[in-house]
Amino acid sequence: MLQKTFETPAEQEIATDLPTSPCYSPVCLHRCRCFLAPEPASGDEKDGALRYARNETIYARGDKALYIYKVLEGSVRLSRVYADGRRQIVNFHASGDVFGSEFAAVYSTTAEAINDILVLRCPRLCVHHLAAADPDVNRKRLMMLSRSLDEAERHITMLGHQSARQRIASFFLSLDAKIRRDGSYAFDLPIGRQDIADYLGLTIETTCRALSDLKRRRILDTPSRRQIVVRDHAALKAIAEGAAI
Amino acid sequence: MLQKTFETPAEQEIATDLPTSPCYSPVCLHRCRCFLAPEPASGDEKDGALRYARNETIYARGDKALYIYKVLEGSVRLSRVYADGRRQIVNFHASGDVFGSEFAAVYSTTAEAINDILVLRCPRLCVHHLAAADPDVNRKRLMMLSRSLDEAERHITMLGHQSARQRIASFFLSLDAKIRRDGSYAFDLPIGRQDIADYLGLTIETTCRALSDLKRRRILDTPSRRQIVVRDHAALKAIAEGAAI
DNA sequence: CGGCATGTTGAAACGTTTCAACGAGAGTGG
DNA sequence: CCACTCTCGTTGAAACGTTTCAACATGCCG
Repeated sequence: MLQKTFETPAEQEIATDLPTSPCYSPVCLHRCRCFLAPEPASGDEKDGALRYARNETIYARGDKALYIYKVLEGSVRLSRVYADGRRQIVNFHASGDVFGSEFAAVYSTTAEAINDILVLRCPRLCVHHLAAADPDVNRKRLMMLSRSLDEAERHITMLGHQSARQRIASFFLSLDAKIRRDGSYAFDLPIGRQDIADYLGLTIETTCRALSDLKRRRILDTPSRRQIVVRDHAALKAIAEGAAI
Repeated sequence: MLQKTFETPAEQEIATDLPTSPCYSPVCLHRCRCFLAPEPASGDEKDGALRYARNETIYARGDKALYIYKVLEGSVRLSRVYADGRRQIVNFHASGDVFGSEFAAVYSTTAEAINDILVLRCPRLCVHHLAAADPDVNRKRLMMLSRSLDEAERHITMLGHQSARQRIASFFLSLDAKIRRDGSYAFDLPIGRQDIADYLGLTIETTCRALSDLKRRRILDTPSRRQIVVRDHAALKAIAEGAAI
């Protein structure tokens, strides 16, 4: 279960796309175009989609980056594993998100299924081929990477100087923005406590305590393990932004 | 000196390049091509380069992202400033590096000169124009963004679960790889302690203590404030990777 | 040489981690 | 259907590391 691709500072070369023959199959090209649409699954997209079971590895850090993926159902975590066994989750991806779209020769993170998932997979060479014909393809990839970078910078800032309670508050605020359905204040949490902890750079115990603290303050509620209700959005925001309380 | 663009979770829209007329001037186009070369300054590049004084702001987070920059001389820091006055440095850029190349409508970070610097500036629309003619332009931008994302992920992992001593060790290891000239084990540190602390997510005091600790262990030496000598590269690496010592 | 920014050290306060125990829920088989 | 088990989540108390506040040292520039 542990990755062999440990984190060691300084290595990893960035390279251009891998030099093999592209795939011209119309099915494949059609599928690749789906990556450009920001929306989640649309009917025929699901043809040829892949299933992964909970905790299954989609690709590992260091693997040749041959494919680009799009989540159709379920959630995916991108992480780096360390020699000491600890794990840093770098990003989560939900339905509609594209991942593995980096430009390096090998994947920089390990991608795993959080629950049972359905993903679309497209060979990078195919995307490359598409990009030669349509300059918009690389523009869209630039946009996606740019957004990832922005999220990464926000993540850095959070880890750099937010307390445990602030991190939890920020985390649920962003989840709230991403996941919340129309009027309801409740949403399903697709991930477990350990994953939250590994994303926030905390231990699972500290994560629990911070959560309990927010529950005691009646800012959050967790009717069940995997459900979150944001009771006081304003207070949550105040805490995330550094209110003394 | 404080930015008005505070960090608040959730906002910032990503947009395509800004819709104004591009610049077709040959000088400008030539300059833009320089961005594609990974090398530092080359003779005629310096025509029309801009100077910024130490601590001067090149652009602020939230400003319209009109230009892409390349460092010719000196160092630049990219940071985000918080309501509480603290600052997280997201990245450093030295001679030869390109920055501000994100695809969003506004800059996601503030760029400041660490010392007196010389930079090349190119309108993004111009780059855009170039990209329409030459698909390689967007490929190169993809590569640069991809590398930035990889660095950001490494940064996240460091902030997520490395101790102060480990962070310092990792930091000097990567600096060593970047800056070191040929045979010598010493290199000049282009930045001050506060900048290091703000990058590592530590206070300046903790940074100092960790440094002193490594000096006591004879792993590092600082002949002067801005000079670093790596005495025991292997030990530094061992610490960065989590050695108990 | 003084003055000011920058860097360094110490001691107490604080927050997070660690280690340990316990609770709650989901799935399985009797 | 209940009891069993296993994983996941929660809480407590002590240990640990970082921050804070304060003082002092050093280097740089006028």
